[in-house]
Amino acid sequence: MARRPADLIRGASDLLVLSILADGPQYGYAIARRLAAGSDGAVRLSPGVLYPLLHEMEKQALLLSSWETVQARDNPDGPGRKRKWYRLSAKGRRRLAQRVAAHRAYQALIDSFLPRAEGAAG
Amino acid sequence: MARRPADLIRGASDLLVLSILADGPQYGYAIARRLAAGSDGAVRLSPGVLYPLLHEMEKQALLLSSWETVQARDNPDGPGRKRKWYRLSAKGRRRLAQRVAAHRAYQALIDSFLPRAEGAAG
DNA sequence: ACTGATATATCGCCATGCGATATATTGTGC
DNA sequence: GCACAATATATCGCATGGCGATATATCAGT
Repeated sequence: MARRPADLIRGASDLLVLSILADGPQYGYAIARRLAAGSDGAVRLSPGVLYPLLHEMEKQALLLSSWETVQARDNPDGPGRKRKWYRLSAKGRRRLAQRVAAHRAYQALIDSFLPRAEGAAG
Repeated sequence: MARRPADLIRGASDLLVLSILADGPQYGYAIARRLAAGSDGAVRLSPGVLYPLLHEMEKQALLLSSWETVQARDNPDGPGRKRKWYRLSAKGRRRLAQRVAAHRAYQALIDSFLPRAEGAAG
């Protein structure tokens, strides 16, 4: 049980990542930032969750990746910061559609068991 | 990841049990039966999930219980079959309301990240 | 009698979410 | 210039807990 706040994302993390990437390529840190920003901080994919997930999805060929090196503004000769960009593969796009459908079906199923809002008093 | 069919119930098992019991008292086996029947077999709370869950909820005073002994039709002197009936406590009813609200909020949150159905082709 | 459904219960594996931690670079406030 | 926060990626290990397996006992149908 437990049902801690952080539990919110349970089982939907891959769906969220796929959805973000459906908007266009992103790198890991930016994905996490977008989820946090778009949910007022409620959805937080910690590094320990996000990166293994991205690796696994890439391994499954749902995602394709490429590295970018971003040079420092005031030190163009420095090594630069590395970003790993991910984008959806065709397979990933298909998987997203499947996962969305499964998610909706699951929601409808759970919903069918929930009590009809009874009365106004709470 | 994995995302097996059985994973469907993940994290919603308590919500489902509370919801079933909102309809009136039920015993464990009947709860499982109702969930399976009401979902065309998709939602299956196995004994290993259901009973520990019921125990935990009772321990948390969300549920109240009482035993019933059902006599055999053709052997009224036999020991009879034992049923443990559960019903929602006031606290359980409050918890249900909270969990439903949390569930809806969670759904809306996830939904806000899902891609808008783009085009007709699949 | 035998098989399958009814009914409750516990145990232990293992999958995995997630905190903790590590490393390196860039941006910012003083 | 220096300290600190933010950016950026990555791995490890434990603790939680879902769930299959298993046990026990009774009742119903053939």
